[in-house]
Amino acid sequence: MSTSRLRFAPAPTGSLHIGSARTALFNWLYARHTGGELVLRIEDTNAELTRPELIDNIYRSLEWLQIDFDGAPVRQSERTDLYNDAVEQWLADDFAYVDEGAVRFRVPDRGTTAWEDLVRGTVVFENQHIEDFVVRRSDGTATFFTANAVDDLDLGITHVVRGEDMVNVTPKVIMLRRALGATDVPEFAHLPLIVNEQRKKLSKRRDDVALENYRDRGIVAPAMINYLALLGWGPPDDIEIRPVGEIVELFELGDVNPSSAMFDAKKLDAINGEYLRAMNPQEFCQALEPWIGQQTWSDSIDPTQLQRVAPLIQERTRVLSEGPPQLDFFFLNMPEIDQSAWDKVMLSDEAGLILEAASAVLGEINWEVDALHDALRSIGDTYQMKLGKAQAPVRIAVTGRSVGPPLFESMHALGREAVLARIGAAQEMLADE
RNA sequence: GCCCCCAUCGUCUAGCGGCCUAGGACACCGGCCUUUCACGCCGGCAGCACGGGUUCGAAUCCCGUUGGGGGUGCCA
Repeated sequence: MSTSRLRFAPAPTGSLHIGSARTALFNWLYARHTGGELVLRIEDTNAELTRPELIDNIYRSLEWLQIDFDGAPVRQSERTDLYNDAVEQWLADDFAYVDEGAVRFRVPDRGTTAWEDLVRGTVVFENQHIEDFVVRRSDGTATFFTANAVDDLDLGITHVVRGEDMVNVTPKVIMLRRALGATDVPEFAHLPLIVNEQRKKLSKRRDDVALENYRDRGIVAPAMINYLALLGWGPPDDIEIRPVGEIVELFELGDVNPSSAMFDAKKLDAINGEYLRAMNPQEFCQALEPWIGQQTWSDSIDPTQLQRVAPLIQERTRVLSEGPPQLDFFFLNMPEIDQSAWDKVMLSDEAGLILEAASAVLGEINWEVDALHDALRSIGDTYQMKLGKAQAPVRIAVTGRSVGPPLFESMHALGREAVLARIGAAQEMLADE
């Protein structure tokens, strides 16, 4: 039985592009789905692209996504002899000729070059529209076309899965491959482009295309994988959020949609939120740690306290970078007051009365969530306020904001002393106004 | 200009000739729940670009129009 062999072939031009990541993913999905192999091929035929740090970045990003490869990576910069041999062979067989020092492939004037694309169906190019293209530069180095055709043949690649922006190179590499004596052609699958709101190809200049930026914002890898899989492909049963193993099982190149797909950061965030919520509390806390560690108040963190309060924000967090601002008041000596929230809530007549009542009763009660709940409710009752309104001044005093994790749980975690101190401070601020 | 590709709700998609008065998800808008926000639940808005065919029957097949995109380097 012939098994599939695919390759992901990025040019190391910086951080991994979101579109490249999707290409890598689809290659990986199909390789794993078919029980075949996936090789990583670094397309560094251009001297500037051989810098190690650029390549490291690709490795790191792919590792983060948990896209794994079979065998060692192939570096095109190390295979120049192969390309030279091919060029010499084309020259010898009169498939190519020297032009101002460069070598060009002789494209026939007549006939067509076509292939059956797994995503797009039949694609046909008339040879007369294809120019004689350079296969070896005048400096002696092989071009992309040469390296591409030689390596796909030499590495026994059975399926070429790449972006639609590569469609026009396909007839060229097919001609090159045939000129090398190959009678077969790999399967081609040209994936739809990922586009921005203006329906233009995601570009490094205008758009947020670096995979690492998403990681740094607090997108977790499984969510990224899941979202990327949904760009150009959809499960037949309409269940979008599912483990990558199931996606591997369901994935088929033939099911890939040929039309371009807009990158929707909101949907990515929504999916990420689902993944965050699905974590157990320890996992969530652990995922949060790198973001917490960057805060100015990270030195004053008590790990036990963090473990206790992190679950309070778990279902309120879509991306991990949203975590720290929701938790800072637990670890600061005094909360940072949101001025507009303060003005909205504290300028009413009742606010001072509620704080006064709270500071009195909170010194007496059992320090339990239920008791805190009851205390605030009865304070509200005496002023004929619903709990939602009655808790607002206390929330501002204790957390500095009008929104946040559940108040009574937060107060409980904070402790009586800190809570009373904050209420006291708020009363003083009110008095000063 | 030339070449290639694409066309289902705002967005991502399901649909591969009858199951479609087109399903799901995100977003948006209501409501419920409720200590804020969120989560959750319920409901709503909204789409087969247009015109011709083919067929008993078309979102699904064919042709054209329109619109959009990609490519046109001795970059990859």
